[in-house]
Amino acid sequence: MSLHQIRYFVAVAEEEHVGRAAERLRIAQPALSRQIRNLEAEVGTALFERTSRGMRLSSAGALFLSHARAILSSVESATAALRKR
Amino acid sequence: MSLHQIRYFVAVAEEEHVGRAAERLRIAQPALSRQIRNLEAEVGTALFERTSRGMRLSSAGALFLSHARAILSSVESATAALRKR
DNA sequence: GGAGTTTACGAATGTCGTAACTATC
DNA sequence: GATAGTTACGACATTCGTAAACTCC
Repeated sequence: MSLHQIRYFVAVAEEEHVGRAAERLRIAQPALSRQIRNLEAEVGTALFERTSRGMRLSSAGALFLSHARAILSSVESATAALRKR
Repeated sequence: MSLHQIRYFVAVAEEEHVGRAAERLRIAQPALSRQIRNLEAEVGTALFERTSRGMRLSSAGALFLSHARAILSSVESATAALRKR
């Protein structure tokens, strides 16, 4: 699990759409799709339900989302602390 | 900045010695040394002072260490939350 | 000269993008 | 047939380990 994957996950969770999330992240759709799959494989749980119109968070995904945001926020505060000294 | 780098940083900070930290992390010394350098380059500050007997945290490094631990702890709690459901 | 860290360089791994495929409506 | 996600595959980048070099006692 990498910070990249966590950022990717949050983007997809927010957009509920791999295509739009990929556009926002400036990477290609398949790369993003793979990273999400890899993340799900690693945690051993589906984080999204695939619908015909996009991706919806599963209950595990919803649980993970709050943790993911906490992680990214910790990283933010770490870099901010170093920047501001 | 990656989670790997953060874990590497914490190990070196705790051991105050790249060689021992590398052994603990099961990677080679040079790989670890490079990652620490890369991390320092990315944050734009020296996190360690190089002494003749090893590495000692700089003041920026000490500041970063607490943040680094917080990040890793967030990751731990995220994976634990998924594992326990 | 010994202990420790860093640089050089080739090998292995991972990630990306384009193109093609699958599925659902 | 249009929209959305996934798989295949070759290219690019990153990371690793071994070996050699540098530095400070």
